[in-house]
Amino acid sequence: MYWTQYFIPTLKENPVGAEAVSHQLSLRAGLVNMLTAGVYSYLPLGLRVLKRIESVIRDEMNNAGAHEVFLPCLHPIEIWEKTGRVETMKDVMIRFEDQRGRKMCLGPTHEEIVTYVAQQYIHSYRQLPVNLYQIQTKFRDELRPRFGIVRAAEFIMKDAYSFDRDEQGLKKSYDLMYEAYKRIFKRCGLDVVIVEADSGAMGGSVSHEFMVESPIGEDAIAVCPVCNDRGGIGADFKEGDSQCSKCKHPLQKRAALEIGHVFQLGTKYSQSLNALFLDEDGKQKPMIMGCYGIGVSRLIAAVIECSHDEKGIIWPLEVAPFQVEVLPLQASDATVLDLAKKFYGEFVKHGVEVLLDDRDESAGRKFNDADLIGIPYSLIIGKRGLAEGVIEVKDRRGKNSEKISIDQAVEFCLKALGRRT
RNA sequence: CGGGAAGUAGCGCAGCUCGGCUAGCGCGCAACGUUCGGGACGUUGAGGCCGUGGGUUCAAAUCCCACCUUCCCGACCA
Repeated sequence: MYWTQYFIPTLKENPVGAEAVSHQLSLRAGLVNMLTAGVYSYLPLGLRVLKRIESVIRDEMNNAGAHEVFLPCLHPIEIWEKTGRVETMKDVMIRFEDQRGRKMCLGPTHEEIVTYVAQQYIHSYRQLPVNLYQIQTKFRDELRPRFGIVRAAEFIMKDAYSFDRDEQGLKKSYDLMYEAYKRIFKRCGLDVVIVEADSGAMGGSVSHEFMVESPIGEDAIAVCPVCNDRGGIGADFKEGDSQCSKCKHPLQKRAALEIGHVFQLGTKYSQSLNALFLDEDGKQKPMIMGCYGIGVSRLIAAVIECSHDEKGIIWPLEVAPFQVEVLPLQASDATVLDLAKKFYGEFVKHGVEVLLDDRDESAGRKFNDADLIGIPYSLIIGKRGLAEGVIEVKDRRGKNSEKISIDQAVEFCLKALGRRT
């Protein structure tokens, strides 16, 4: 992609009202645009990141045996009445009537809908287990949306639902998701803390939250300042009182952001929606369910929270909008620009996602924008280097760049990309 | 929903206390010229119902009232 033909509206100054680092950077790097509180448009660069994260999630979900579906966000209220959640979730539901006066809502979550699907088609233990997932927009009438896309009223979630014939099956499905989640977050460059949690309004018994440490987190975890062991916090947690289980030092409380949550639901939904199957013993039983959510759009913010410096975002390679940025410092100089285009072509040929900043702007501005949008590798091409027969390769994570002879540059980058993938 | 802060050009702000505005500044934007390795410089120019509605006044960005919106803290929250 050539920058001049693309749409990357970077901002030099912090927009007023953006306090969280991820909020500031996602606005400044031109990832998202706010329509109203808690409602955001995804601009090309932000959408690219979203798609990269989605593809990591799809990859791991598919590998774990889950099947992708796409459920509606327009729900008739009746189905919510059947599970009783019109009441328990009434504050977050965005409700309205259609032209025929039918009561509807925009789906805040999808247990009811997916259970309806299962009820329609699954009738025998022979069809179990099944795990269905989707990546979909959720709507929640948040009283107080916060920190940009961290807590939005309209946001994107991956939600998976497992159906099993018995508790053992559920545990197996649950473990499968649990392990998949660990891999997903690792591939997104995140260091997650997994915490046993309340299942709250979801119902069910066992539940785990996946969290990352972040000052904007709305939850808390306990961290040992000495051995860095980390874990969940009970309601009675008192900083300093509690001891690290490993090294016995007092634990500290740190803010953490929830990015994933898995639940063993049991039969709450299958029972109320009649999702029954005939078991081997000839008896009709409700399916045993689990549900597994990841805040996909929130993940973008979480990654930025965990990976940035004073100049901008530092994308982990796997979720970066582009892998390499080619940076001709003097776009008005034909030799420089031609070489940059040649490199660009080479990367495209090798299937590397590459951005060419072909703008005729000052070097300083291009450097700053490159740091801001945080592409993992930059290929810096300037007159000065060309005089010595070299270009520079810069790793966004580091401060310095490495001089590489022109004919070895592409290979050098490919190697770097390979090493980090 | 309680408490606090803020709304003036695309973005960031000043002006408001003490009414006199034909509303400024920086960035960005357009044109031309000079520049060209960490947000260059000059000249010219475009761009505002000063959040909305009402009131006070000869006169309102400025004073008063109401409302709307956004942000922060709290409550809430798969």
